Parts: sequence; C-alpha cells; structure tokens
Amino acid sequence: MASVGISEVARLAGVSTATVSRALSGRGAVSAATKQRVEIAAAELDYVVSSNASSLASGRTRNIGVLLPVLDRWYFTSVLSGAQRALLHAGYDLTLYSLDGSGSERTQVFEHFLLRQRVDAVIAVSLELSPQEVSRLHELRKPVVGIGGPIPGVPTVSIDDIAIATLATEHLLALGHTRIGHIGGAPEFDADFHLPRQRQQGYEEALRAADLAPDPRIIRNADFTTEGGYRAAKQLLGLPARERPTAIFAASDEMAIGAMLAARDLGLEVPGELSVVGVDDHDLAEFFGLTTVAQFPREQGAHAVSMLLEELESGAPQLDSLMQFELRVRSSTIRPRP
Amino acid sequence: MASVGISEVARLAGVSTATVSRALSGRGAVSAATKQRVEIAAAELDYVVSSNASSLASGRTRNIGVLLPVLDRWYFTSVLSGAQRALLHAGYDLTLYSLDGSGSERTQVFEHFLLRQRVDAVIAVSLELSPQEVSRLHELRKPVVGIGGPIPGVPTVSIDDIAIATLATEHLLALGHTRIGHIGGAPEFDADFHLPRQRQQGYEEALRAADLAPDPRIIRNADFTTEGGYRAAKQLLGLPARERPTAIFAASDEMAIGAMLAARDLGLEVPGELSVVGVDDHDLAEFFGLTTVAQFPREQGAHAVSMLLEELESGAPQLDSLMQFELRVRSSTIRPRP
DNA sequence: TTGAAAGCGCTAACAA
DNA sequence: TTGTTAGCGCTTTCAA
Repeated sequence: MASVGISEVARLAGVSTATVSRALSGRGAVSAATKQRVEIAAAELDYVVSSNASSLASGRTRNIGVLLPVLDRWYFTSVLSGAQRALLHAGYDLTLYSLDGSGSERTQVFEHFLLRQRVDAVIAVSLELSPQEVSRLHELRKPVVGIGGPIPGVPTVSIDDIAIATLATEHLLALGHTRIGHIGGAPEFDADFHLPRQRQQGYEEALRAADLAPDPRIIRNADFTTEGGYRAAKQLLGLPARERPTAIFAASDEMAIGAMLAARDLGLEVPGELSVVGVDDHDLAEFFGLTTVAQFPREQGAHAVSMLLEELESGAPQLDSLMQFELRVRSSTIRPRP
Repeated sequence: MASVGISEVARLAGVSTATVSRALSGRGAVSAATKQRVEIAAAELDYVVSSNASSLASGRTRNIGVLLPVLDRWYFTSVLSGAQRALLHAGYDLTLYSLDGSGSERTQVFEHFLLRQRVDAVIAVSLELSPQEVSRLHELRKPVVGIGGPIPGVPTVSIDDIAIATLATEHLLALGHTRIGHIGGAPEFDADFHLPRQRQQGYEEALRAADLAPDPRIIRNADFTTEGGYRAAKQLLGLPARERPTAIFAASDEMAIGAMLAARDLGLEVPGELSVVGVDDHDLAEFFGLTTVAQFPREQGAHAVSMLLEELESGAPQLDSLMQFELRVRSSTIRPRP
C-alpha cells in the first residue's frame, strides 16, 4: 500500500490541496461542509500528513525536545512520563535527549541535534543551561521551559525547596522533636539549582524559628540514593545517646528509606526511637510507611508542556510557576519518647 | 543570526549544493580535497542540515521511535537509556512513545504518530505487537525490532527466561535447599511474552531435574513490585515450619527485596533462615546483598539499536538474538541449616 | 568527480 | 471561502 498524499485526498474530496491542508490542520477558514467532506476523504484513504513536508513548509514540527541529566531516577522518569502524556494528548511528539555519560554528549546535543530544526521547543529538566546554550536556543526562536530551578531568561516550573524543607522540619518540631538530624545532598549535587543547599536552608530556618540551633554533628550529606542515606544515617545514629537525633529529615525519600533501614539494622525502632521524614512521595514511600512531603513530578512535566504550547500558540513568553507540594503523614513519624 | 542554508556553504566552498550534500552526508563520491573544503566552510558558517528538508528529499529521518508500556520501572528506563546512548552515538534521534494509560493511546500512536514518516524504524519494548500493527509497519517499510520476547515476523532481542529461572533455582539446589518457594508474576503480567510463566517453568524444571516435585503451596504470584513480593513472601513464610520454604526464588529483584523485608519483619534471618534469589540486578540488589541473575537491559537497548541500524543500512532483515545473563552471588543465599 | 535541475509533500501568500 | 502558485531546504538522478 503506497502511502497516500494530500493530492489524492483533494481529488476524492473535490477540492484543492490547499483546502485539504486547511481543513485538516484547522488553520484558515473552511466551511463546515467542506471540512467534513475532506475529513471523510482523508479517513477513507487512511491519509496521514507527512510531518516532514509539513514541517518544511510551515516551520513547525509538532515535536518537543526533552533534555534530562539521567534517566534512571524516579523523579526524572516521572517528569518525563507526565510530559509525554501531555504531549501525546496535544498531538506532539517527544524527542528524548538524556545526557547521561560524558559531557561531550551535552555539546553534541546542543550543537547538532537541537539545531537541526527538529523540535519546536525544549524542556530542560534539572539542567542549568549556560547563557550560551540559552542564547543559542533563543537565536533559533525555540521556546524553552525549565523544570527544577531558575534558568536566567527561561521560564521555569519549580517547587519551593526551602518551604518544603521547612514544612517537613516543622512537622517534626510540632510532634515535639528537638533533636532533628538532616541528611542532605552532597555539594556535587548542588550544581543544578542548589536543591541540596535550599533544603538544608529550610531545615535550618525551621529550627531557628523554634529557637533551636542547627547542630553540624547531626547533618550529613549523601548522594540521594538509598544506600547513601543508609550510610549517612548510620553515622548519625551511631552518636552517643545524648547527641543522637530522635528524628531525621532526609532530602529525598530514597535517602529516608535508607535511614529507616539503617535504624532497623542498629536495632532502633522506627518511629518509636527514630522518626523519619523524606521528600518526594516515591513509589516505595507508602510501602515503608514513610512520612514525606509529596511533590508531583508528573504534574510538573505536564505543566511545562502546557506552558510551552501556550507560548508556541500565543508567542507570549510565560511566567515562572511554582508547583504544589503536600505533607503526607504516615507511620514513620511520632512524638519522641519522653 | 539567521540560520545558514546549504547554498551559503556551497558558495563559500566554491562548489554546488549537490556536492555539499554529498560531502557532508558521505553518500556519493567526493574528492578528499573538495570534501575538506566543504567541511571547513560548513564549520565556518555553523551550518547544520535541516533535518526536515533532508528527510523530505531523501526519505530518511535519522530518527527511531521507541515504544514502551510504562516508564517508571527499572527495566524499561534502563533499556531506554541504553538505546538512547547508542542512538546518540550514531547520530540518530529517539522519539519516545510510552503507552502508559489507556489503550486508546496505543491506537493513537500507531494510527497517527508512527505513520507520519517521522521515524525510520521502531523498537518495541515488552510489547506484543498485534499482526495488524506489525503489518502496518511492514507496509510502511519501517524495520522493527522487539525487545523482551518473540513477535511474529519481527526480529527480537530477548533473554532465555526459562534458563534464567533454572540457573537461579539450581544455585539454591546446589546449596542444599530442597524446599524452595517461588514468587512469580501474576497472570495479568503474562500478556506480553509469558515471562512469568517461563520463569516458573524454569524453576519447576530445575526442581524436577533434582527429583523434587514443585509444591503449589509455596508458589505465589505478585505484581513485580517490592510490596507485592513482600505480601507474597509473608504468605509463604507464614506456613507451618515443615511446609515453609528455606529459600525463595523471586522472578524479579524488587519482589525478592520485598521477600527479604518480609522475612525480617517476621523475625526470620536472611540468609540464616531464608535464602533469597532474584532476577535483574536492580540498582538496589547490591545494597541489599541480594543474590540475583543479572540481565543487562542497557545492553539490550543498545543491541536492538545496532540491529536496527544494520537493517537500515543493509536492508537485510536481522535474526533474533539472545542476550547474556549471569548469576551474581551475594549474601542473601547460604546453605540451609541442617 | 562534479553540476544542473527536478522534485520530496506540504503550507501560505495572494488573488479571486 | 476557495484555488493558484511559489516556495520550504535539501537529495538525487542524469548528464557532462
């Protein structure tokens, strides 16, 4: 079955190819009757536009590039998944660029892939684009939306990491904890948007607001993994009883789960002897009964898509937007033993 | 900076656009000297081909579609990640279609997206394409490679699930276990390629080869998640001591980890009182000391890409290929107590 | 080995 | 509201 072109449809519908194009794309005026005839003809012939021809002629590709640092973390796949669904819905394709591995891939993606006129716009997830990268995209008139933190000159979808950390810490304070440890992200993860720093800052602010001084002995860094959280927690929980925290706020659920496992391995009960709060609402949080501050990465992805589509349609640059988060109290937190 | 077209490059290099095209694409004969002049001119002008124009004229898009059932499982993101890297390397783009959600998305993807001449070929991961879907793609002369199981008429990258299960079970048998339970995949996960059934079959074959009869009381199904594995294991471990298995073979690492956690919660020591083996070599397997049969999804993704590129270049249909797996013995398995 | 020229299949001015 | 027509920017015959 050779593929059908617009002219066959035009012939069958008894109109010109221009009218077929207008009827099917919805741009330009077409009478209802004509439109219907064209649609019937197109369906009849199983006609689908050639996106290349269409893109070449119109300059629009109906394709969005999504840039991610890595693929194998819950947050990123969730964002991706939300973006994919939203795009599919809107009739757009999603071209994926994950930058795992060497930095040369990043250059390659920018210098060759994005410049080939393949995408109408770009979503950059947790990537701090350099000014050059941003201006490269601006020159090409490609709208960009960032997810995860501010990029100068680019509208961004993000969450208030300080407020999240404050909320988590305040939950522990409200339960009566006064010795609250923190497992944060190591500085090398601070590169993009200072998420670790901000979460630590929120934690410290909440402590100070409760007249407690942050104690560096019960603040540790890890790499956002379960294993890293486990190791960091062992350090914290190995302190002499008086210094040992009665609660831990971890900057991610995976680290929080590591902390719960570490407590168990040390013979400490969660939550009886240690309360734990995370951030994310990871798939496993429910299973472990982990109290956490949920963020909604799928919605973040979907929201970025809607901003981008809005900008593509209206041409109006979009504003930053702050996304929701929400404390989910489960069974890993309880008031400290007297 | 307006984007530069092929004719500017041609002018600067003092040749025709045809020669520029040949020099830059590598198809057609160009003298070394000319080629170099063209390359210098192109670099000078920051010229990048318009992929739409190129695709329209040539019929090739240098873009591969990857179809996945869901994004948020380790296996799929690992395959995707491997495929992405391999494609980037080869200068191809990857367009992602994850079919999460309603079945209507699947139809939409097939009827609209794949038919728009956007992709040169398709990789279908753990999706049993229907004969109609396959012939649709064949009609369009789009090569397809499957990952994860046989699709009639489509070359496939897969692993021998029976052999994997046999290997895992034999490891337990070799340690001296005779009462070996199994946590398999529920039948609803059997839809694509009967992976659960095959792993159970391998398990049973290994038992029979050791003159042991499979005992349905110690075979449970779950949903491949940690939580599912946890619940299934609780059932198995709650049996009266004589019936209770001394070892469990779980069809995935996530379920195996659930089983380990269930044992702990019941006060049973792993491996002292229960040995556990999984399949995958998930990120967390090392952390939990889980003995497992590693499969290599990144390599599977990369291999599928190389098959596809080979087919695109040579036109020769590819053969199925079986991928490696490997027993990784850690600390979750030990000989049973006498 | 190179160039001239004819499209690839569609969209968007423009005119009617 | 519709049709005519001129490209979009490249690749690929074909001829030299």
